Amino acid sequence: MAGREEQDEDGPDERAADPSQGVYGISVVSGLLGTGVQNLRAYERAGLLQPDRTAGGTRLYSPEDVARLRRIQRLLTDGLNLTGVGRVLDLEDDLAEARQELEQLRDGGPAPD
DNA sequence: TTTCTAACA
DNA sequence: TGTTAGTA
Repeated sequence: MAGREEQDEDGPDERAADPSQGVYGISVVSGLLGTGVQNLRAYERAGLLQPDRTAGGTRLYSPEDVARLRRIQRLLTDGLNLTGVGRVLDLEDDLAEARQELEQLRDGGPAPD
């Protein structure tokens, strides 16, 4: 029955419910993206993302990191190089932040007369 | 698991 | 330049 939300915790459990918390190992992410672990490290070296690390130093990729990695591959296949990908990701991140600020201004911004 | 090096398209 | 492969 589906009465219990979490009966068995197989693999990455979402009990944390934190999309920014690293839960996937590099091998798991490499399988999800269909690429080698070496590429994932290359992306990190390029500064495209910084996955969390355990006390032992093992990389832990969060769902957000996986989504970002998918965008990275998308941009790479689009013809961009790692530098261009990092540029786009940085701009997109900045754009998301700007949109958040804009939303705040619209919601509870300075009441116009 | 990590890092590095080498080679290929 | 990016990816793959092998190695310690």
